[in-house]
Parts: sequence; C-alpha cells; structure tokens
Amino acid sequence: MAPRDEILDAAARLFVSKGVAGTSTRHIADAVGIRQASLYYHFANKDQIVEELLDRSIRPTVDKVEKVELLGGPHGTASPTALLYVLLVLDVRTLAVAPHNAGVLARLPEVQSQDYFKRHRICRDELRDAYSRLAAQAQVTGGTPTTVPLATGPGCLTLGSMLLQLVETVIRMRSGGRQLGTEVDAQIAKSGLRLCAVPTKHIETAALEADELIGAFDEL
Amino acid sequence: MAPRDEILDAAARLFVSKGVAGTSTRHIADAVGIRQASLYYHFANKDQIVEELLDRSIRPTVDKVEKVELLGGPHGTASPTALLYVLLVLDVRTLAVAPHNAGVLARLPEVQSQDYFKRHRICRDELRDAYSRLAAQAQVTGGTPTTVPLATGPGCLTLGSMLLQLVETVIRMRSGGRQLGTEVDAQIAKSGLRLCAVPTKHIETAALEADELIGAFDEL
DNA sequence: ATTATCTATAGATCTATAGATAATGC
DNA sequence: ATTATCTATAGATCTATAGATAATGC
Repeated sequence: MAPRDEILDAAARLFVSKGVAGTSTRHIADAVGIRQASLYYHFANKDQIVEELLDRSIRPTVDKVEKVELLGGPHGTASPTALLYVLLVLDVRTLAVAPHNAGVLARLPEVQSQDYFKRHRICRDELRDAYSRLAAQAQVTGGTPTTVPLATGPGCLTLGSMLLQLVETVIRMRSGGRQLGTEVDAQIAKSGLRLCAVPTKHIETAALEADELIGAFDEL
Repeated sequence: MAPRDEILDAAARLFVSKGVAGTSTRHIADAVGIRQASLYYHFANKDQIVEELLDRSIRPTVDKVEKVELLGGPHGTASPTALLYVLLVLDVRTLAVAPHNAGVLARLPEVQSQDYFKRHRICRDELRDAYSRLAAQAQVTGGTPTTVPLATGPGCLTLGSMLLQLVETVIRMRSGGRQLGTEVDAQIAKSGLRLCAVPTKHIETAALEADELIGAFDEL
C-alpha cells in the first residue's frame, strides 16, 4: 500500500475509535510506523487527512444514487418501490463494507462544525432528497390507503431523513462491535419500505424485482 | 443556578458542538466565567463532568421505560401496540427537550470507549429489549400476515435496534439545526409502528389509545 | 471551619516548521 | 532533481495540583 494510503487507513481507524480531536498526529504516525513530522510530507495539516477520508466515505454512495435514478429514468421499466429498495440495499452495503466503519466520521461534532463539512452535507442532502422522491412515488404506486398523508415534502421531518437514519443502523451495529448478519441489507431495505407504508405483499415482489436490478447494477 | 450546574450546562453545550476531546477545561471555564482551575473544586477531573452528563441524559428515559412496562403489566388493559406508541413518543420527547441536545454525548467515540460508558450501554440495551418485546407483541396482536417473520429475537439486527435508531432521528435533526415541528413525536411513533408492520388502520386507533395513556402518564 | 474562588505553575502533550539525510531516477 | 524520510524544536496548549485569598456561618 502506498504510504499515503497507509496513513489514511491508520487515521480512519483511530478517528473512528477515539474521535478526530481525540487522535493526535503522533498516534497516527505511531500506528503507521513513521515519525510524527513525516505525516506533513503527505498532508498539509491534520484537517486535510480528515477531509480526504470524509470525501472518500461519501463518494461511493453519491455514485450509486446517480446510477439508481438513471435506472428508473428514461427506460422507466423499474417500479419506484423496487428502486427505493435498490437504493437502500446499496446504501447499507456501502456502509457495511466501508473500511474501519468510516461512516462514523460524518457524525462527529468536531467534523460537522468544520468548514469542509459543507460539501459533505450537500451530498447527503441529495441522497436524502432522492429517498424522499422515491418514497413519495412508492407510496403513490403502492396505493396506500393512509388517511393521514406521510411527510414527504420539504417540511421538518421527512421520510427521507428517517430512511437515511434507518440505514445508519449499520454504522451503529459496527460501532457496537456486533456481527453483521448476511441479510442485514435486505432486512433494512424491507424495513424501509414498511416505514413508507408499502403494503406487505408489495414488499416481497419489490424485493424480487430489486434483486434483479442489483445483479445487473454491478456490471455498470 | 448552582455553580456546579452552570458548569454542567456549559460543558454539555460545548461537548455537543465540538466533542469532548475537542473541548478543553479552559473552554468550559471561560463559558462559565470562572478560571480553569476552579473547575476542579467541583469535579475531580474532566471525565467526571462527562460521566455525570451521560448519566443525566439517560436517566429520564430509564424511568419512563419502567413506568410504561408497568402500565401494560398487571392491569393489562392497554394494547401492546399502544404501549409501543407511548414508549416511542416519550422517548422522542425526552430527546427533543434534552438541554443542548445532550443525546449526542452517547454517540461520541471518545465517550463510548471510556469505562464509565458500560453502565450507559446496559441502560440502552434494556430500552432496546423493551422495544423488541413490545414490537413482538404488537406484531402478534396486529395479526400481521408477514410471510417472512421480522427479526425480533436476540439475533443481529433486531426491531429494537432499528426503533432505537429511528427515535434518534430527533438528535440528528437538532444537530442539523433544523426546527422540530410540533408533531415530530407522533410522526416518529407512527413510523415506528409501520416499521413493525402494524396495519395502517391499527396505527390510528393505537395512536388515539396511546394519547389517553400519555395524558394519564404525566400524573404518575 | 467551610465554601468557592483565585494565582501560579509543573509537566505532559500537540501541531507544525526547518533543515539534514539517504535513496532513487535522469 | 525528486521523493520520502529523519532529528530537533518552537510555541501553543492542556490537565491537574499547590497553596493563597476572601466571604460566610458557627
């Protein structure tokens, strides 16, 4: 592994387990096996390490959102419910395999209050809005007889933010050191659909349709 | 306000916005308006401040769990679905009114890795199990025709952990500086029931039943 | 005597810079 | 010449302790 990546790797592990402010540049250097000052050959300062890790942690997700929305766009063959399921599964998987559970980074106050976090917030807002759109369509298609309409608009509490939150159950489980079962992705995705009031019988068919899409997806 | 409480208050605010490791004792003292060394008259060390804040942040929730389960115990007049709704609403409200969004504390890595966090984890596990139990009963009572049984057992991904996660949407919203609507508690509670596959028509009746219970609850 | 502050400071640590050293590639 | 490390260190900061000071309560 390139020295620069070794640093990023060690830093990620330490940041996630002790926080950014709780990890000194010396800790990182010791973990890598170099001297503290040598870090500054690869990075201008400590924050730049955090910044790059943060970017890397959101990139895979952003890429997938685009592809998924494209999947339901011009062709239009896929049902919105299935698309929502696909996005949920991919999102969960990304967080589940992220090195050192790097998804934790974006939840640290000392990171959120930094200037470089703005870009990250924009990305996450896009993801949330994608969830909101798909959720709204899934509710319509499912023909749910909800007397009280669920919040899907730009209001305070959106379905999108709840889905985002639900997906992050994975981060919490990994933080707690719990083993991730083989079906977490499907379980969370189905829970997401239930949250959107998709009828139970619809969920299974959507899951089957989605599995096809996900299979084809990996070849993109 | 007693000086000790002023310190706790200022510390909470700073810890939540910059993390524990990112907040120095001097910052806290400055915020209170005393000298850094004066903190040590009230607390043996920095960690003790964190510890007390952490305890205070979980206490209200723990108290409520006991009362809610008691509500469904001997008398047995309340439906499990309504009880689940009650617990969700009370949990959301607790987090929503916690001073300075102190719920954030328990999510900081530098806090989770400390020894004093064990007690907090035990409390939260109890809450999670309470959710799991109520969710299981709610599913049975609701007579849900789920072909695939939802995970409610002691397995990897429980409904309990997902509900816990869902409730914490409030913490995230407050961190993001978003305004909390007046109905967040009800919205999240209903979402929780949907997550547990409680049929839509059941949700509204359970909500009404729960509102009664919550009214009576405040007098306990 | 107790309570709550203060000043002063020890001793550890942290980030970042300056400049030396050594190895490799042209 | 470029790349990647090193040693040494400046200068800031951090936690915690020692001991002085002043106000209040017995």
